[in-house]
Amino acid sequence: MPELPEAETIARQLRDEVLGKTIVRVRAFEARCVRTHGSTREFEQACRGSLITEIRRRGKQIVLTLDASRSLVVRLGMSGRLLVGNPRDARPQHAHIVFSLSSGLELRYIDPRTFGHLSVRSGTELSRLPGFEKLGPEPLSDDLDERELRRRLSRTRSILAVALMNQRIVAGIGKIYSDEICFHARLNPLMPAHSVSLLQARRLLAAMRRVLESAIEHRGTTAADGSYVDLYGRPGGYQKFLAAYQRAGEPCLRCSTSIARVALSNGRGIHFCPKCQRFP
DNA sequence: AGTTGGACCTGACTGC
DNA sequence: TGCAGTCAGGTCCAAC
Repeated sequence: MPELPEAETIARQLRDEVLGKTIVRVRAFEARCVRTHGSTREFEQACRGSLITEIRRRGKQIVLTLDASRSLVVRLGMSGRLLVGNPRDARPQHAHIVFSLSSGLELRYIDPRTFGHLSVRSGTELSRLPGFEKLGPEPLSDDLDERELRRRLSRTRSILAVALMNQRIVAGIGKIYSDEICFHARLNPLMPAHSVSLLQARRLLAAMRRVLESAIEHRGTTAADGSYVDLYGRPGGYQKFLAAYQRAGEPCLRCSTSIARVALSNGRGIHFCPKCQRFP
């Protein structure tokens, strides 16, 4: 499932493939994937003929600037993929939106579960786009230091794992990297977020940067379900380095204790080492 | 207002 | 073998 490193990987590849190209044709086949628009037709018209002038990432979202005046926001949800392909290929299954580009290539949005969606918004200032206003700081930017992280965590009653996945507290972290960051920071993901000390916030921030930067270097994580692939359809490489996520019952890489899985009230699992991430 | 939990959705997997 | 049931989780929204 695409989190910050996966979105960053795709954004970087999009800069190579589609930046400076014009969208000559758009076909949207699934209204759910453009649900912020009145119709698939309206979405197609909003994109058609536009020059892609800039490509950015904010949190888990990818933003393509159109004609230096509008923003095409891509939210991949759980199973969304962006893939470049040859127009001679048959349309892949679940390819709900197909952009034909002036380069001759196609950019396809594929999403079996249709949790993700695309939308065109007016304006290019990210902080003013709908859904972006309340997004927390980027963990890899200077906007976030240990004091700011601690301050943000101190204002919630949630447990640490839930707070890290709260996009209003920090942008871009989901289940995989929440588990990994807590492991590397040696913090128990079930501890109350508001009790994180300044020293612990420092460890958390260091782990955040190390994990996310390394995951970007390896082009993201393709977990067992194989749902994430990059723009060229290749799986990521960071799954080889996972220390906690989906390793329940396997030995901790530090102390060999069996990795635990605790289900949150919504049934979702949190993975951690009960020994080296002991409750404080 | 902050937090929780169900709904959305389908492919992959499990068990009978 | 086949089919029903379960799991996966990002985000929205309703209800505490």
